[in-house]
Amino acid sequence: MYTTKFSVSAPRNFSFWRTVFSHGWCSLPPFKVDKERHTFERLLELRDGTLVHCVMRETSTGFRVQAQSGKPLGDSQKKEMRDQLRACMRLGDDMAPFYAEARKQKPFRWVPRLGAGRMLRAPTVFEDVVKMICTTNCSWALTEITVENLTTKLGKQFNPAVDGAGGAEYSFPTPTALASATEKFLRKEIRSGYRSPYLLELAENVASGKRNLESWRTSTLPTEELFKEVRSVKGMGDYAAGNIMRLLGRYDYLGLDSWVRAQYYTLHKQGRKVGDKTIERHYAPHGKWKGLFFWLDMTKSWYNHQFPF
DNA sequence: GCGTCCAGGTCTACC
DNA sequence: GGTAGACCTGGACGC
Repeated sequence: MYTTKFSVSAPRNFSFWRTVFSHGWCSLPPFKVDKERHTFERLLELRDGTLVHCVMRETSTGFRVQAQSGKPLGDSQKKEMRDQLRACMRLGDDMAPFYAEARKQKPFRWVPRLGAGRMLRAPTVFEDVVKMICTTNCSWALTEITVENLTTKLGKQFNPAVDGAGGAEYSFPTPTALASATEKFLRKEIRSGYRSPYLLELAENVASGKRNLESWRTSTLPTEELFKEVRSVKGMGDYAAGNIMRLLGRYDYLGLDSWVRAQYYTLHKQGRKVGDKTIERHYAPHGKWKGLFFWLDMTKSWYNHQFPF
């Protein structure tokens, strides 16, 4: 096993742990938080298929990475590994305009002060979309089971030395790997139920080049058109597409689900139910940032106690 | 241990 | 454009 160590510097307004805990993604493999060691881990798969297990630790200027691989890494592989981690942690996102808006509004002045607002994402849009479909119409516990099954049964195993003796890590399946599964396998082994044909169709379209999800992160399409494209993936309704938009850096949609609706009723209506249009109206003044203001408003309590551990 | 009911978004058919 | 019903699973609950 070969070890590579390097540091990643981040903008001054970056908060390592607030990015990691920005939403549920950090607890879905191949991401992993080790609360005892205070590390954030991720098994990356590089374009050439090389697996690299990265352990990240917060530093005063960003984070430090200790990466393990089966073979020594070349310069281009090291660059790709760094680029993937930067993409996950949203280091390329310019948060200054959003923070300037947040500073103008008293209820949101805590956001720039704490460095909140960067939302963790996967190295690929494909992984984000597959995981998002796995969150639809089910409990979080089932999402965790489904994603765990996807990695252990269709991903690649890292650390062959232990070979099933515990401690092995698995990568997230590539589009080709997922496309090679049958619907029956997905239903029975992955437990993805009626979502199985949606996942298969998506994987087949990406693997064949019919759909290029990765272009969404750099797309110049107007937000409304990009949303329509995201929404055109079978299994992606308003909730799922709205949340994917946030991971693409577009914050015009709220991505409402039952949990955030309940949060809104509690925080703003004394528990009284209201329609989605009322919620939309509440955040409309925030313009193109409304989806991010909304999410931070709903999750503010996460930041109230000592953070992160 | 077994059966029943419910919650959770999206799709499709229908009005 | 709006709505009802089906889709599938895990968990809660009653027996």
